[in-house]
Amino acid sequence: MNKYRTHNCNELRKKDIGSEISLSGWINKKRDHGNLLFIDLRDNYGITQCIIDKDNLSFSELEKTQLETVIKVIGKVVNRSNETINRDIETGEIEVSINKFIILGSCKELPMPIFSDQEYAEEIRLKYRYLDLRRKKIHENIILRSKVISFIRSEMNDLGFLEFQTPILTSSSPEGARDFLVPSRLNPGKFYALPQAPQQFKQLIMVSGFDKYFQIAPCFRDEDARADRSPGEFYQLDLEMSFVEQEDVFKVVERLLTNIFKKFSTKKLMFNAFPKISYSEALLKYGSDKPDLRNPLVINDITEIFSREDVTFEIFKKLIKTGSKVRCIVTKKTKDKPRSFFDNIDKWAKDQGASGLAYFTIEKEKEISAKGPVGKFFSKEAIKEIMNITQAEVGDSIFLACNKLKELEKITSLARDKIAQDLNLIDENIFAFCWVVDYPMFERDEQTNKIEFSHNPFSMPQGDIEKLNFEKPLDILAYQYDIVCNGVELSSGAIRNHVPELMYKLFSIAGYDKNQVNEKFSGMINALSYGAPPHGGIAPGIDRIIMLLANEKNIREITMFPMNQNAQDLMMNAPSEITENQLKELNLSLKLKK
RNA sequence: GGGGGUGUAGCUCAGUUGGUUAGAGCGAUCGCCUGUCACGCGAUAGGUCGAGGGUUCGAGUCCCUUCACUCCCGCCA
Repeated sequence: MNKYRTHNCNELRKKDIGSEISLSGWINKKRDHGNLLFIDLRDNYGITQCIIDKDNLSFSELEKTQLETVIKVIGKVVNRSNETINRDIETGEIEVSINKFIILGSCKELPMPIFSDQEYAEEIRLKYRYLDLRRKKIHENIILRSKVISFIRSEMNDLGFLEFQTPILTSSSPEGARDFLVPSRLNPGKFYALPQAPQQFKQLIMVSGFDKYFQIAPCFRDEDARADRSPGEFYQLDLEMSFVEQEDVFKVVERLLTNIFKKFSTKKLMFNAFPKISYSEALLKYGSDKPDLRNPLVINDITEIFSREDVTFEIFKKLIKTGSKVRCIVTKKTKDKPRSFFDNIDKWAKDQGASGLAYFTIEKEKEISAKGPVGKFFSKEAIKEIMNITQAEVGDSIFLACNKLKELEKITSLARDKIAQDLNLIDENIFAFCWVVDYPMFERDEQTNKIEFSHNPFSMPQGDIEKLNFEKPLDILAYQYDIVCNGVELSSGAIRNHVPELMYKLFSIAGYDKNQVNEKFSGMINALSYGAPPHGGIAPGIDRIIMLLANEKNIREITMFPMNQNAQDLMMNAPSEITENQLKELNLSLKLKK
C-alpha cells in the first residue's frame, strides 16, 4: 500500500462510506468552529472536506496548522446529511472524519493567497510561480495544455507523421528575427544560435527521405514581448511533408485543428471547410492579413467616387491627387444611433494617430441624401454609386478614411474591429478559421527601398518556373500561406523551393549573391542538389492555440514558467551574471554601456 | 528606442481642495464559537505611501528626476 494515500482528493464517493482511508494534499481552506474544524484538502484532482472535533487529541495542532501545509490525513469516510451536502465539489456527498494527521510539508506565511479568484500583480505571481500554479484557473490551463499536446501527438501519429528532435544549438541565420546566441568554448570567438524555428532541419529531414515529420518544437527569438508573445521561447507544432501540394498540407491541418477545437472547446466552428482568402483580398476587405471573420464588417475602396464632379469633398480629392486612397466601412441600420456613437469613433481614430474618420448616414425622405458632417459633399447620384459599390442601403452609415495605402489599411483594419466592438457584432462563442493564401514572394522595404523576402525565403514561387518574370519581382506570388483564427495568426507555412538554381535566383533579387547563400545556408543548399523531393509544411503556434482554447488574452496564463516583459525569470533569477572564470573560458570580456 | 497605465500593510484596494495620529477587507497572532463550505464574532500586531530631490508653515496628495511592473508602437522571415 502507498505510504501517503489510499485515494486522491477527488475519488471518494457515497459507496466509500465506512472505509478507513488516507489522503494527502494541501490545506486549501479551514473553517474553524472552535470545537469543530472543517478542512478542505486539495490535490491535483480535487477537494475533499475533512472534519475533526475537540475530542480528538490532534485537534488543537491541526487548528493551528497554516493553509497550504501539506498533510496526510488518516480517517474514515462518513455520510453527510442532506442539508450539508456540497453540490459544488464532486466529493460533496461525503466527508472524511479525521482520526490522525501528519504534516508532510509545512508552510510559511504565504506571499499571496491560493484560495482566491483575486488577481495579483504579475511580479509576485512570477516570483512565486509554484504557488501561483496551485490556483485553480491557471492549474487547469496548464493541464489543458498538456492534454492538447498529447492529443496532437496521437493525431499526428495516426496521420503517419514521425516525431523527431532537431538541434537546439545551431547556426545564426541572416534572415528573420534577432537570434539568441551562445558562445562556443571549443571554438573561440564563434557562436551558436538557438533556432528561431527548425526550418532548415525539417527540410533536411525531407531530403533524408522521412516523408512526414512533426515536432512540438521550441523556437527562440530575441524580440520584445507582447501580451500574446513571450520573450525568448515559444512552441510550434512544426510539420513537413514530402511530395505534396498546398492542398495536401491544408487537408492535414484542417483535420487536426477541427479535431482539437471540437474536442477541447464548447465554442462552435464558424466554417466546416476553412475559407481561403488571398493576401491582396484580405488587405482590401479587412485591411489586414489576419482578419477576424467573426466580424461581419467589410472594407470597400471608393477612391473612384472622388473623381466625380458632383463630389465636392475637396480635402480628400486633394489627397487622392498625391496618391492617397479612400476606403470605407458600412454599418447596417445605424441611422438612429446617437451623435455620440459617431463622434466617439471619430475621436478614437484621432487617438490612434489618424486624421479621424469622416462619416455620413444614408437617408431618404423624397430623395436619397447623406446626413452628417460630410454629407453635403455628396450628390444623390454619388451616394447611389457608393451604395452600389458597398451594398449599403438607406438607413446605413458610412465611415470614410483617406490616406496612403499602408496607413489606410492600418486605420481601416483597426476601425473595423473598433466599430464591431461598439456595435457588439462579434460572437465570442465562435471560432472563425481561414486560410490566407497567395502571399507575395517579395516586398519593398519602405525605409531602405530595398526588395526583401516578404516571408520565408525558402518558399516556392507560384506559376511555371521557366516563365517567371524576375524583372517584376513584386508581382511574383508564393505558395505561402497563413492560418488565422478570430484575428489571431496561428501559423504560416509554405511549399518549399527545392530547386537550388531557382533559390540562388530568388536570393539574388533580395541582394544575396551565390557565395553568401552558400555560406549562410550551406546545409540546405547543398542538400537540395542531391535529389530533394518537392515538399512543404506549416508550423501552427501551440501557445496561441491554447490561448484560444483557454480563452486567455495573455500568454503567461497558459505558460508554466514564463519570463516577464523584460525577459527575466523572477523565480530563477535569469538572466544572471557569470563568473570571471566562465567568461575567460569562453574568451569573452564584457564592455557594458553606461 | 518611443508612448500610455500602475506603484499606499504580507495580499487586494480606499485615501476628498495639500491640513490632526494614513484606513478597509482578506491574511497573520490571540480569544470565543459543534455543521461550515467566502463560516461567524471580538481583540492585537503589521506602513521607507516604489526611491531621490523640490515647492510649502505643512506633501500619500503638487512639481522634477529616477526605478519597477504592465499594455501598446517599433521589432517579431
